[in-house]
Amino acid sequence: MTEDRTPQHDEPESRFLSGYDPHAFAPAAVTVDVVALTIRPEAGTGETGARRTGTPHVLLTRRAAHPQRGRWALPGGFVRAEDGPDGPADPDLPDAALRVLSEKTRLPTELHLEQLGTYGARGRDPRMRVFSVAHMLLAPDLPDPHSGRDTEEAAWVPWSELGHGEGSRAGRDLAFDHGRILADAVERARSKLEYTALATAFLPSAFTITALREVYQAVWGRTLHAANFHRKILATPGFVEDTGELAEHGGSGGGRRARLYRAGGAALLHPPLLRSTQ
Amino acid sequence: MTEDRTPQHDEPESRFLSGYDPHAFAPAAVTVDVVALTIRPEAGTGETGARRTGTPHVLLTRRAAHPQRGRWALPGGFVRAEDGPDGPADPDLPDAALRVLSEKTRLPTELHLEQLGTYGARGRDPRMRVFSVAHMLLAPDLPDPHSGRDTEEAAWVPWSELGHGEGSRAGRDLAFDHGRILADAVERARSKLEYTALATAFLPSAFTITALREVYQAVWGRTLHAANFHRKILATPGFVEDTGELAEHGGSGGGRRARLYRAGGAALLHPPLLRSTQ
DNA sequence: AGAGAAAAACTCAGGTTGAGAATAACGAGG
DNA sequence: CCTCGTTATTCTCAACCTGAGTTTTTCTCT
Repeated sequence: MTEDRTPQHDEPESRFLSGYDPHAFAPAAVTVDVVALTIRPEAGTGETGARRTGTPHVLLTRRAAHPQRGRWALPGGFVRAEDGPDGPADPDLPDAALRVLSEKTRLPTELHLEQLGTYGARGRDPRMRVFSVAHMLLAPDLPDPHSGRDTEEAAWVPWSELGHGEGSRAGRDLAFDHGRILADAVERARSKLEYTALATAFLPSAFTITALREVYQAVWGRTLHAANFHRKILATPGFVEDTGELAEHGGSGGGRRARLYRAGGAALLHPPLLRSTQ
Repeated sequence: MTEDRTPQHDEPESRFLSGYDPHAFAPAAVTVDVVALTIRPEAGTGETGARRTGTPHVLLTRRAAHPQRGRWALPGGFVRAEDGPDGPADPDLPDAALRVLSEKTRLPTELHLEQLGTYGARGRDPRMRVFSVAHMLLAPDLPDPHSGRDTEEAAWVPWSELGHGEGSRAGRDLAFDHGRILADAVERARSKLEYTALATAFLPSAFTITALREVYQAVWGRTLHAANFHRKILATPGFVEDTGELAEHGGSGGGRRARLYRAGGAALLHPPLLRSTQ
């Protein structure tokens, strides 16, 4: 299509490519790491009867192999650049992220996966230069994970047990620079809830406004005024659309049955739903 | 620090590392590409006298080597994973981005550099699997570029000559998937102007409110109400701070001299400065 | 039927926004 | 010096949005 722009030099591109040796470059590895976030009832809090509103959890694995054996880490693995003995190449980075995650837990049909960023500082992995493409995955209440190859243990860990970001509340410290990656993911999720309809990714296909508010409350870690939230959601075009149905049952204590909504078409919220500054 | 967590297995980590062969992995290359954005007077528009408000430009280079020889592309290059004959290793990805860019143009002391994302679909480069970490750089009025190795030509190209994103306004089509990367960068810049104080990255250390408004207008491609913009900027805590000085001269036609401001400490704008929906 | 609970609707004061008008400060030309 | 065109800055006001609290509706349980 742009043949006319090619300069009239000697060597055609096809001949150049056949003489190319990919191994001439310094070795560098590309991995994917996945910050899988879901909202599930806090483990251990065995309240019976009372409403379980759920808290955000992240999927962590304990490394069974060197380096950093025994430490908690994000699920991840090497990207398959070409077809090889381990299996076919990953067509793109999201495919690689879903592949490494599917070794740890069963993936739902509806999920949100986005790239967070790439971490490639020298020395972050002692083996060699490793460039790690971090992803963030959001999904409704995922089941308990199973261990995989190279993994001793895998578990959903509540955010409250981690020292993510501000303050030096030590928490579990993660292998490599995974603590930083996790902190970046949490901040990204919190921020995207303001400007996008991302919160619905934590919920099943039909949900109530209250459930949506509880997602915001869980991720932001603060309570919201229920009536104002309700008004705002319904006033934001394309955020949710009415299914016409009602929720099954309001729990043990009775109460009006909530209307069920599904995610609307809008990806961006106009105007945004800001965390108030107070 | 987490010695107590290390499982009591046989092999110590140090011995594991000494037997590690980095070349055992399939070859994959990591490159950086830079979307360098600046605001400069539209070339060719030789209006004398009238105010030149400037339009956004991106730095493009024409490839002198295979593959895709002769096509326009973003400036970029391979990341130096380890020390080698070409020079020392890049300590981190931003260093690599600045290095490849400095081969094309003189870098200012004040600039904003952030990572956009990594593009790694199979087949995007015919030589081998290439993972390209794209960066976005914003800087005030950069000088004309100079050609470098592997580059036939380098130029600041106005956005108006490119078919970035919506519509099929063909424009110059770029090598590899650089058209998509550029479109992503433009959308990122537009969006970040709403929620962050990023617009000041396009301006010198002291600037007027009008100059700041012209940045918004240039990037968003729409005019803004000057009085309301002024009120909003001054009402947003930490966006700008008064220098106490006045601008030199209002141009040819006279007019009140504008007050000069510098960038304030705030990175995020609360509340944001939204593109209105009309 | 009545109490309690949860959802949804209503009220209202205060703040923010969009649009336009008014005022202030400047250069140029009579 | 005085006036005009120009640009910056401030003012006004109606419409809208937001936070906080109250009321109404519709459930379950007793």
